Amino acid sequence: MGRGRSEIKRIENPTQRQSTFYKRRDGLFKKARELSVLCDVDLLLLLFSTSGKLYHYLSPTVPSVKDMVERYEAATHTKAWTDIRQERRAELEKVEQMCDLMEKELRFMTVDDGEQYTVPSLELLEHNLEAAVHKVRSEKDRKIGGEISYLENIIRGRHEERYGLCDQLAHSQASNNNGEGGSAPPSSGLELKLGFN
Amino acid sequence: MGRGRSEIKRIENPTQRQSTFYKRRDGLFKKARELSVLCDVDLLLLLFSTSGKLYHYLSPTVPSVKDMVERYEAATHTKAWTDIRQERRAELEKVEQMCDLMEKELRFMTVDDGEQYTVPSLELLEHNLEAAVHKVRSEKDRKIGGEISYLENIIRGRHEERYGLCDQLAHSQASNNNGEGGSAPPSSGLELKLGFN
DNA sequence: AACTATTTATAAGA
DNA sequence: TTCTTATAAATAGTT
Repeated sequence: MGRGRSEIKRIENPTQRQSTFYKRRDGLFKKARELSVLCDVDLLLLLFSTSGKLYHYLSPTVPSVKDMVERYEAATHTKAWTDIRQERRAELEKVEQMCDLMEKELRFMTVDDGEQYTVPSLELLEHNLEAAVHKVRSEKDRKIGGEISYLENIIRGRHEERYGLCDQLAHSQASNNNGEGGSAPPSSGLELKLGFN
Repeated sequence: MGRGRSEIKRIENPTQRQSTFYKRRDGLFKKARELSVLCDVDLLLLLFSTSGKLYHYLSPTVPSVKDMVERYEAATHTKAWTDIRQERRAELEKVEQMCDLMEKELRFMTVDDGEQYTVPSLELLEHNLEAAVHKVRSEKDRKIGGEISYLENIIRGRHEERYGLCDQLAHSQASNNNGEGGSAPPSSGLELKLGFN
């Protein structure tokens, strides 16, 4: 329609393209509207011009664009959307269940006043807590033991340093006194210690 | 176009409606295609016939229907979709954080071997556990105490029943012995008990 | 935006 | 559905 022309390819002249866009856009929307009314059809027409402007038409029988798209998803079993939503919900439920469980366990361990315990469960709890106390005590002892031996090591090291120095001192004094180059026999810390007491 | 006619309203004759649907549907899709090519436009056309059959056209420049719809959501700030997705993610993260926290606390309470404790934290843990043991013990005692008094009540009740019967028995024996109708003074369980000892 | 020569779409009929 | 054809509608090029 129109004078001449018929080839369908991108119009390079921007002015002409814009003009054609207005005319054909209006025509397309008019036809979409007509089809949806005449033939009782659910229809969505969504378009963005080159400049990014949005135009859309939705037949009056359809409540929302989202609704239309969901029907499309369902029809093309491109369910990704719904699937992901369901997966998320399942995940959330699982995590919530775990949370509830842990919370309960935690309340049990911390002897929440709100909880109602039976005597046997109290006895079990008492037993567990005593075991825990025991475990904690031995761990503490082990740790403290470790720290003590660490400190002992340090102290021993310092002593040896000190005795080493005393040894050197004794040596040099001996050298000064008799001018001999003979080496003194190696002496233990204990001997030196006794020597200096 | 066509011979006569021009009114745009639902075609009631189903045969005619169907025929018109075919023709106009093809025309609409053709025009949509032409517009998208001629004017370099991103376009989505989605329609369901009365019978529920899906037809759609998406301009070749657009990767997917979803993509198009997301652009629509963004443009119309009908963000509900993205919003909900974000809210879900935030919710999930919060729950996961809580889980981590509770898990840690639980591991601490149960004295997990994998955990590394410092001596002060072990002392705190020891203290907490001892407090918990104490709490459990008193709760157990309270419960047991309650059960004991419950049982005592039952026992007392049984005694009273028994003594009541004894009382009646004594009474009827007395009546049989002296034939008097005078009422006996009310007696306590203790007196009766002593009397029968 | 408006005009108009033409092309295109399509209603009715087959 | 599909084709044909008369005719209504859309629109390219122009102003």
